[in-house]
Amino acid sequence: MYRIDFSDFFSSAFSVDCIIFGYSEDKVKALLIKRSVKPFENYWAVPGDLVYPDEDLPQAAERVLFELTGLKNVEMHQSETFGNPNRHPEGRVITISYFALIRIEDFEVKASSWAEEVSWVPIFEIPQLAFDHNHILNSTFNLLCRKLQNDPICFDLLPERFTLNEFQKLFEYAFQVEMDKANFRKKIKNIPLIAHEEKQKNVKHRPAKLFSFNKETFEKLTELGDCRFRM
Amino acid sequence: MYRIDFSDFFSSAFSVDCIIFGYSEDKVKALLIKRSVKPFENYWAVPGDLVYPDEDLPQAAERVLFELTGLKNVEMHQSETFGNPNRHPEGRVITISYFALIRIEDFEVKASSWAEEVSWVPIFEIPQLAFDHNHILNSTFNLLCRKLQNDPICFDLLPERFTLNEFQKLFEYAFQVEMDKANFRKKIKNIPLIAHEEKQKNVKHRPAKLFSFNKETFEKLTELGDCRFRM
DNA sequence: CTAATTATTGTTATAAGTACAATAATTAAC
DNA sequence: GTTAATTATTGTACTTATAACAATAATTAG
Repeated sequence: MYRIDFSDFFSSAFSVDCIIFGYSEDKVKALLIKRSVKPFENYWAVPGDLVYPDEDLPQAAERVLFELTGLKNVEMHQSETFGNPNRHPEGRVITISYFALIRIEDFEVKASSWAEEVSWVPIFEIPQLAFDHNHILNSTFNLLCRKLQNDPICFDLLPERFTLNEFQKLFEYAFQVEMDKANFRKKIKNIPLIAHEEKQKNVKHRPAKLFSFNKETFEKLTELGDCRFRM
Repeated sequence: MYRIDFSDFFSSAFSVDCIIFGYSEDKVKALLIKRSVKPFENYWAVPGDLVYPDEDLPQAAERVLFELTGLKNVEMHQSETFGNPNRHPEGRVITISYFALIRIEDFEVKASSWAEEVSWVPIFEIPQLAFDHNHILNSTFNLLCRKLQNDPICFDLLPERFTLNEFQKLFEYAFQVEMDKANFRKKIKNIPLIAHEEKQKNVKHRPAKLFSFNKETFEKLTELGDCRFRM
């Protein structure tokens, strides 16, 4: 076992990377930025940056996301930490990834600071990214899929009012499977939804009814053990 | 937005904390060490220490665990990262927690380095720990419980050969519920188990048959989509 | 041999999952 | 308007799973 001076330990940096997921046009997408700085200049990347030495991690994630994309008031969740000693060319930087699920249509995104462009890219069409960001993004998408199965977070991606078909297609895209419409409806019949009078517009066939998730009722039922989200 | 010199970012340290879970006497336990060094001298803590600046995280977790407890060849999984700026009195130290599930009876643990004692403590009887280790341990136990419901990791805690009752009691303890024996057996009937001729010994009643988990078959069935672990 | 104890299997009723068929409400073309 | 095309929604029959509880089986201790 080799010896090291105690102060030598305090020579590392860390960063946060923010994986923002959205859902539109029947596809799950991630928000990417184009880097205008070295290293990996002109590469697409997940929004992320170094954390100040006295800054808490969740605050850093919020700040960095806002500085690069203009997004704010987004609920972030911690994902994985990546610490390969060679992952950053400038020194030892470990990165903590955070993710969020948002309704794309409810937010404006706008490149700023050293982000030259921002773009929503479908999760199965991601190009080569800077650093180990492909690995980070894949790993976080896997986490998202696991969560989609066990928690009602799908409603953070869907519009506030959605058709049952949009609901179903989100799962079909995430898990790359096809599902039976009738059986999907039976499967979700215990999830409390509010049925609205309003109907889908601008479709050239029978319009579907719009629903929204009844979060309050869901949480009450969950506490009583009468409802559990499982897909 | 305040400015900061780039090199100022490289002034932090990080550590790994290893939460080792075991199961014996119908209780889920965590491996703790007693600190013989400052800060938090004489407090019980989760085994953990600083990571060398050029060391990879999984290797660091392995090394630290071995140095403090003598445990090795244990499969570790990353859990959460804790980065509150004030969590460590000596400076900014963020810690990445790892966890492992082991069969207590298959390993010897022995305090060494600055660990004065090691002990297996039932998860519902944890004393006040050093740093934010109570928080880290609770949070990781919650993660364990979530995983117990969705992955066949219970078999990493159970002895290689177990009775169906030991199997059931693990879940009863983790979730603090009581389950019906007959229904438990029906629930697990799709999990491939090997039934042995051997029976439980030294009990003063009808001895139970011993089973072991058929991992190979389980993985084949999982790939085909014919089996999914859900408790 | 008998009581005590726990293991294991069965029974019944209700709910959930699966594959597929039937019906309903729109728009677009005529 | 009438009708075909399209998708939404509901229904049917069969198989599995869940839940509460009852019955039977294999041990040990006396």
